[in-house]
Amino acid sequence: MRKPASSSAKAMKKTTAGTTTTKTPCCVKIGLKRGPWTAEEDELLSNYIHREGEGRWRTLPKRAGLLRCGKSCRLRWMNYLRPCVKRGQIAPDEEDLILRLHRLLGNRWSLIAGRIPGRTDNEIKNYWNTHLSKKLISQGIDPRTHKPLNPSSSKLNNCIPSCSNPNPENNNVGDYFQNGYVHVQSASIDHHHLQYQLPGTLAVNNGCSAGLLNNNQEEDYDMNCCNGDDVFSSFLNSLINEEAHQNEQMADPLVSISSSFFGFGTSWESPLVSSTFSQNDPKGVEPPACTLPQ
DNA sequence: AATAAATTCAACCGCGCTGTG
DNA sequence: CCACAGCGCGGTTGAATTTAT
Repeated sequence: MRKPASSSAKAMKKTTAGTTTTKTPCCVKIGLKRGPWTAEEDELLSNYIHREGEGRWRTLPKRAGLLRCGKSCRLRWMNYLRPCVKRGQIAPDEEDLILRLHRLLGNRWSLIAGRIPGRTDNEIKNYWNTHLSKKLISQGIDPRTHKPLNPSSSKLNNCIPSCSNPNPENNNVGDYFQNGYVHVQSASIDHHHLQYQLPGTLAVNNGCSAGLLNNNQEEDYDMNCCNGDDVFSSFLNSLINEEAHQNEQMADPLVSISSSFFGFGTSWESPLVSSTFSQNDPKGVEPPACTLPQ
């Protein structure tokens, strides 16, 4: 919890061009409440969003009768109040999925969260920082690179994730997969042949496992990262290549990483409308907002 | 029982991106 | 092309809680 403080936000910010722009009252926050939300505030926000829907966060607090900034409202809704937010312990299968997704995506918490129904980016980020990074370190694995901390030791050396980002310093999925397009709607792999099944399963229908497999398996992390990921890597490549072939006319090297190979068949995902993913436009792969009663 | 240290996680902050006029 | 508004993301903070001494 942050200490509720008087107005501290900057009234100005630098733009990408280096100029300054005057910030809106939303960010000035003069007289706005901070810190933990009360039940009354939660109710006000929930009721309003159920009535009017999400969005227009900047003006939402005023319309909803809240003395909060729009950012704060959005955060509270996204991380806590949304009906589809799953609370409670992260299950072992979810944990395994987070590990695998992190290995592929790095600290792209929103992307990772988008593939784990009911979990928020904040929750996953916290879980990673408080549990998983320590767990990996205790196993001799660098949580940033997913490679052994001591390269000269351990069988881990032979088990560097084959599908890990070849450049771990660059968590840029777009670069990582820049040679291919993956476009779900036109992918030749049938929706029914590729299912992402919670808990943590990405399976190909021919019986060949594809990386995000049986999360109930009790093998150590290093065991998980070998065979399964080779298959997974191959699968990804085939998907990408196939799709690249089909979409040669496309102009931008955009990919839909998570929606393409993690998002199939989840009840979480609505039909994938535009699966085009830009590294700078994660909206393309975000799961749909929770359905609210009209 | 009291206190200190460690851990957890909700919330905040700053930055960068996109859309619009 | 530029300025601005709005939004979303990742990193960080620090109060609350738990565990250790």
